Amino acid sequence: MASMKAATIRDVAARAQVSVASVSRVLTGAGAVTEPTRQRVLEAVAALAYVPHSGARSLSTSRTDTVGVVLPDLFGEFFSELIRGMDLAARTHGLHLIVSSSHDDADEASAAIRSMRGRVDGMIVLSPHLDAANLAASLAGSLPVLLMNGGATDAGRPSIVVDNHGGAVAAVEHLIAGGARDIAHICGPTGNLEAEARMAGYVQAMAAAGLKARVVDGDFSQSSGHAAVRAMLAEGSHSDAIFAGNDVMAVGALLALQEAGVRCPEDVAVVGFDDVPIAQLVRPSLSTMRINIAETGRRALDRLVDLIRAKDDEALPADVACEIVRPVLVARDSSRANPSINTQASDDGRTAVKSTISSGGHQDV
Amino acid sequence: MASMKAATIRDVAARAQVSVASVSRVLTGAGAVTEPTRQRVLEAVAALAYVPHSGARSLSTSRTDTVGVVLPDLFGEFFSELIRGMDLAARTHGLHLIVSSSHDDADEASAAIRSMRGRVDGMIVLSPHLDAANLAASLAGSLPVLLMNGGATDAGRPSIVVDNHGGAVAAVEHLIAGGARDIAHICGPTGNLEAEARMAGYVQAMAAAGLKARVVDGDFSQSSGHAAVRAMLAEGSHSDAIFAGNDVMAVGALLALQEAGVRCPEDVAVVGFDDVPIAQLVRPSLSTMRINIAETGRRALDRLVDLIRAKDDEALPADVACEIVRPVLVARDSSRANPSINTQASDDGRTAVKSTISSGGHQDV
DNA sequence: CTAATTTCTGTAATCGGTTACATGACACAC
DNA sequence: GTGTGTCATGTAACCGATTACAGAAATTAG
Repeated sequence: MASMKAATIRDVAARAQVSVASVSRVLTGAGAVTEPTRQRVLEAVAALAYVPHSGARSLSTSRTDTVGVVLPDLFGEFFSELIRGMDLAARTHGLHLIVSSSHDDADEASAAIRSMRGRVDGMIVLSPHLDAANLAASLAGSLPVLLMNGGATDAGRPSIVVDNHGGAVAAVEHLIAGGARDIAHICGPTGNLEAEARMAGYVQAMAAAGLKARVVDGDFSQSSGHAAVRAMLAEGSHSDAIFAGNDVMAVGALLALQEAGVRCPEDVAVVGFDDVPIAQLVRPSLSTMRINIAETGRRALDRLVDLIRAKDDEALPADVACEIVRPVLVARDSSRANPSINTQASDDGRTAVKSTISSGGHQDV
Repeated sequence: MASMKAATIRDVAARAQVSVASVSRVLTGAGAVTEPTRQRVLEAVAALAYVPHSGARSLSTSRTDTVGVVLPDLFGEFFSELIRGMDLAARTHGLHLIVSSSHDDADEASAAIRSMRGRVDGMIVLSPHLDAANLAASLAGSLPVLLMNGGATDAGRPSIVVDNHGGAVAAVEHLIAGGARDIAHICGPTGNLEAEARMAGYVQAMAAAGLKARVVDGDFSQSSGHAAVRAMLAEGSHSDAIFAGNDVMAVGALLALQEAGVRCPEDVAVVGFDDVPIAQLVRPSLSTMRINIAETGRRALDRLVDLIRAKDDEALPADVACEIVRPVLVARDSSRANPSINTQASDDGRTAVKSTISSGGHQDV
């Protein structure tokens, strides 16, 4: 019982008194088999607890039924929602998901990509750090890859990007519509493409409205948002609104305002980006730009599957488009002109507005 | 350029003017090779962009260098931290991680386990729903498996469990030490082993203190925590403290108290469980029981690697112990006798108390 | 210079599936 | 009975790595 070798397809064939070809036909569903044969095979499979050797199968079919996902160091909720969406889609396609996470620089991400090559049929790469050149070098020539490197539109490569630029514009326009004129921006870390796109959107929207832009440094952490507001107040800020590069910094900003006795939204309105779960739990609840993350992940995997099929079939339709996910404004109390006195707490947010996904064209960054 | 077949080890051998054996020796690092040979091989590998076929390798070595993780439908931060820890550990061992998430019932989890068998060297299974019988049926006989099915101590199988029972006891004792006497518990969904262990701990601690237990139904969602408190207040509760089965419900409870004008912690103290990031952002900041999730994930993977080694070496030390992770109390304002007027907002929590991991013995559920 | 080692290299078997092709069985029509 | 077509099945050749073993080359000893 201890060291019984695992059963092979030949063992199954022997027990079922058929050839290996018949066993394979039953198991893969390809090719005709009579009912009695099928039964005998299934009985033998069950009796021997036979599991096909995936390596052997992959060797003869030259497919792995596995896709890889390379991720940077992401905030909790974003990460889990994304994987959830991808995993669900993968399951419906009968695929497995290899994940490699927490790559906080380009070299690590490259290494992860290289070590995945050869064991996956395709890859999804999220990498705010990796530029096109670096990436191309790491990628296997013919391996289908879907990029989600928010910000840099790498022409010619299939990708899905969040419209950070457009989202930032919408956030600023929302603040302006609410009466704000002196709007400051707490930006994300330099070098992060998403952060830069959001800042660019802010700058453009301010310029378009004829307003003066003011950018305060941040790094996407809560404490940096807190510090940014403290610094602003210390130097006698007259801002009547703040657009933070992400929700986490926005929450830090809210707390700093609260500590300083500045009312939100009456004195200073605040808008974040991402719609993390905390956004609806803080008081005042935080206005933000929402992305339907799970849906985006699902969509990414579906597109990758299409790319893999396109490669297999040698038929041409390799969809090389850069698809754009547009964030939607979720207006809550932190930017409301007349905040409701008492917000209900049962806003679980699961059923709210979905982010739209539109296809074609390139991002207007 | 379009449909160039991927290079094989024979192509490399031909180009480098050596045998496949030498190429293999260079690439695997096993066996002696002269420097000139090594150089020629490496040059050929680079020139052909050769990547070893993992299936073929797995076929001859009968190892996949991959481990699987089966997960239920988890809350965001927990999920991502756990994967982060496991992924980091996997990388140091040169292993890849296949994840399958969002299994919200036993059948789905079983299916996931079966579909993973044969493509991994070992598995980590988190499954609050799967009982021992179901699990054993789904598991390959000789595949190393590490369980993290919080609550059910499946004797004889290597596992890591969170001491939910002990954590609940500690939480209640903390509330009692703060002066509370009428402590209510908002429990998690029935059938969830973790929820049940926490409730059992609450009941035992109350009994030990000679206090009367009161349990209100919840389901781990924020709105259920909110509803529970509203129900309590509606029927004229006299509770001076609430122990919630998790942080998310505790936050719902906090908001409900706030809406009703009940002060926390002055009138009612609140303690949660998990220490999700929100816990330190709500006001009052939430006292809770913390588990170092990433560390636990890392530890789980390390133990799995040991199990795989033990199986390979045929040497005996198969570590079958049930390791226990003890949550640590994080006392914040929601349960402080004299809450500080102004809490600093820069408590990022990354550097706080680590949860202890102690080994051996069984959980005293 | 020959013999004994040691070190490197190559040949070919092997891992466990899939599948093209050949074979055999059977039915039906004439 | 023979011919023809269909359908189920088996045989054996792959897929691309690793590695036991044998043989060649280089080193050292005597």
